[in-house]
Amino acid sequence: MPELPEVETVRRGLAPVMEGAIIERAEIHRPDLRFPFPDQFARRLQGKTVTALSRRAKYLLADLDGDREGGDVLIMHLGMSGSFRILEASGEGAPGAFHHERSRNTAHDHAVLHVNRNGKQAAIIYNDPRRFGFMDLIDRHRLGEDPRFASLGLEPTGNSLDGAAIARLFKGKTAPLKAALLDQHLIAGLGNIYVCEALWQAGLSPKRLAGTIVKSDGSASERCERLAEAVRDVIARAIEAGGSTLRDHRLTDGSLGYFQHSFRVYGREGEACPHAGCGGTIKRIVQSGRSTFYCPSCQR
DNA sequence: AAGGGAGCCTGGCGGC
DNA sequence: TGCCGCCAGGCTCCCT
Repeated sequence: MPELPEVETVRRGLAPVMEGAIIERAEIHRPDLRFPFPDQFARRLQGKTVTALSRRAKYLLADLDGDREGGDVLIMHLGMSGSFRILEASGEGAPGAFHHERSRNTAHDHAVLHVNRNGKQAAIIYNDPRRFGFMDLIDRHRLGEDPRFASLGLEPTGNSLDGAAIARLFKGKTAPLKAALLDQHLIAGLGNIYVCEALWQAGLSPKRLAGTIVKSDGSASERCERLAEAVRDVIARAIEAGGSTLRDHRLTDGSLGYFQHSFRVYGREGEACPHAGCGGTIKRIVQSGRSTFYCPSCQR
C-alpha cells in the first residue's frame, strides 16, 4: 500500500494494541522477505515490551525495552504490498482463542506477533504477497548511524518543508521534479501517487528539471513555495483520509482508506483536468520506469 | 557523481 | 475458457 500517509495510518491502527504491549511470542513462516529476517528474530522479540510505535518516512519503528539501556528497535517496511491486520482474542473461551477470520488469503502471512496488553491478547499479522517489505532489529543507539536512516531526507509533515527547504534541496539538480520528489534522501515519504498529485496541485510539470524552480541566488522562488505548500497539503489531507486504498488493501481493522477518491490525476489518463477552466487532458508518461500522470496544459 | 534502468516478487486485469 | 503480457503504492544496485 504504502506511501507515507498509508504507513502513518497503519501506525495509528497498530498503536492501540502494540504500545505498552508485551510480545509473548513471535513467529515467522519463511526465512526472508525482501531480505532475511535477522538472526534469532523470534527469540529476540519474545518477552519484550513495545514502549513506543513511531514512523520515519515509510518505516515503522517499534521501540523495545531491553536488558541493556536502550534496547532494540524493530524496523518494519511494507514495500509495495505489505499490510498488517489485527486479530483480537475473543472475550469468551480459552485465552488465545481468536475470532474466526472470514475467508481471506492467508497464504502470504509471513510474520505474526502475539501480544498482550493489559491482559488483552491480540495477534498482529504481517501479510505481503510481493515480499518487497522487510523487518529488521537493531540497537536503538545505532539507528542514527544506520545507512537507511542516516541519509533520509525531510519529513513532509509539519512545517519544516517550506519553500526555502525546497530551494536548498533542489538547487543545481538536473533530475526532473518527479524524480527529485521521489528521492527519499531529499524529502522522505513521498511515493508515485502523492508526487503526481502534489505536482498537479502546484501546477508544475513533472518533466521540469528540479533546479529550474530555484532562483539563481539559491533562494526560494514562488514555484518553490507553491510546491512545498502542495506537498504538505496533499500529505496532510491523505493522512486525514486514512490514506489511499488500491486493490483490496485493508487498514489494520479491515476498513478502507478513502483518499483515492481525491486523486486528481493519478490513474486518470484521458480524463479532463479538474482545474477549473483548464480544458487540458490528463496524460500518462513513463519517467524512470514509473507512470507519471499530469496535465500538460496547466503543469508547466 | 548524479541520474537512468534493471531487478526483486506475486497477482490482477485486459486483450486475443 | 486460457494464456500472455502488462502493470502495480518501493528500493537498491549497477552502469554510464
